Amino acid sequence: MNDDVVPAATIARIPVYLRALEAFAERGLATVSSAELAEASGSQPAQLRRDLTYFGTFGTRGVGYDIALLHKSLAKHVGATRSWSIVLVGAGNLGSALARQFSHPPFKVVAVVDIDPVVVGTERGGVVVRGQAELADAVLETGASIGIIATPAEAADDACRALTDAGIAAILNFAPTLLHPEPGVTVRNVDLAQELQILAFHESQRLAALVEDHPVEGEHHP
Amino acid sequence: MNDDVVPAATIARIPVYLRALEAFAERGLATVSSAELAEASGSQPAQLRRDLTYFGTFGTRGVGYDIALLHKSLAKHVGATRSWSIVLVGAGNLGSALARQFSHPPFKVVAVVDIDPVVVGTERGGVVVRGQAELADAVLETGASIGIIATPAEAADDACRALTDAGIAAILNFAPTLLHPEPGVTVRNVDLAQELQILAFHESQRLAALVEDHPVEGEHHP
DNA sequence: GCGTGTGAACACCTTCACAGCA
DNA sequence: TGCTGTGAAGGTGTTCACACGC
Repeated sequence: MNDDVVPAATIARIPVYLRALEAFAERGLATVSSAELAEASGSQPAQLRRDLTYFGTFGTRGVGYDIALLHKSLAKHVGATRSWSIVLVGAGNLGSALARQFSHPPFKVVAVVDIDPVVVGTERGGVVVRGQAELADAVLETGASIGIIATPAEAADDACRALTDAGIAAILNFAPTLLHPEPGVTVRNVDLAQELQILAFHESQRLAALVEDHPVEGEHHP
Repeated sequence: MNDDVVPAATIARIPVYLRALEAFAERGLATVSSAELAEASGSQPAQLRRDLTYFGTFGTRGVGYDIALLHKSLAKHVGATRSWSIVLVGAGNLGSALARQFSHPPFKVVAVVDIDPVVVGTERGGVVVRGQAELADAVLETGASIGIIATPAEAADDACRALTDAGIAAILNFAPTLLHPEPGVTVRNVDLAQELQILAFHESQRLAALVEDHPVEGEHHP
């Protein structure tokens, strides 16, 4: 039916383009070519141009893109023109850091909940931690629409259910476990152990290749 | 040349399989089918079987996989049998949380450095923070082979260079900026603002779809 | 002339579907 | 019979290369 579905890979790159556009704008420039913008985004010119076609046509042939216009258009298509309120579940090490560090526009952590009565009432990034039972109330009061799970793995699926019950349909999960979201709920997983494991794999490969280039005396690979 | 190159997408799933296998082992089971393991990993049976073929053949037709054997084999192929020491650059909110929370086997944060003299000498997850100038020394002394960048964006590319100079070739970057690694250095980016932006996109889409299903009185989309 | 927009080719990854083996 | 291992098919995302318009 819909042929104009934006590929997930494209969506993931838009925030990077937006950031690069902001950097160009700060330098006082008015236009960029796809080559320049791709360079600054770690992408390829053809890739960038293709990505943009999913949202419309923004450039001028022989010239490039109007930085301000392109930024505005992309931001609009991607939902970056409004601000987004976030509820955070889990006020441990990671949760606290997230609350303090990731409240930049257009995002704002407006509520933090935790099950541990000891941390309830303490403050994280300017927000007072509430009990987990008050999650639904907190969402209602603050109008949050994005949830972050920063609990231990065992508690994460409960947190996911609680967020869903509270009306949240977009969840960022930091717990290293498989969530079981209701249909219609978007979950993105950030799995640090997994990332480290991937790096470890590459490092293993690199070390193995080194050994092959400089084999131990007498050894030989036929 | 090499036809046995493991797809990046496969590598990213192996840590998840390993975790699922550990959960099965804890439940005292001896074998799993591809269907069960895929289910527990949020994958598909055919996907899982295909992934395994890149490393060898492990299963018994009509039966499934020996859990212990498969875990051991995968762990070996992926570099999870040895332990990995990590240097962390940046002892701010996020860096501190990472040092405290992500020192689980086979990974261990063995050194933390920061440019801020005020935090040098303080402790993070059992490790004393050192000055950034001592990075190379710290790497040498501890034998670290993975680096984590948890600095502000402006300082990230310098941190990348410093890590590379210190002999680190595998870097996990949390700073929202494009690094310029030397050839041969593997960088993985974890970009929280980007993740939130992607969620915001999906949430925008969902809200737009809701409006379309329950249009405002009198409105009509031809 | 220059850089965009895009059909077509390509590479990569996933899924199907079934032969083959315990 | 039951489940793996895998050719073949299908789908998705990327890159090429060039026509088009400023």
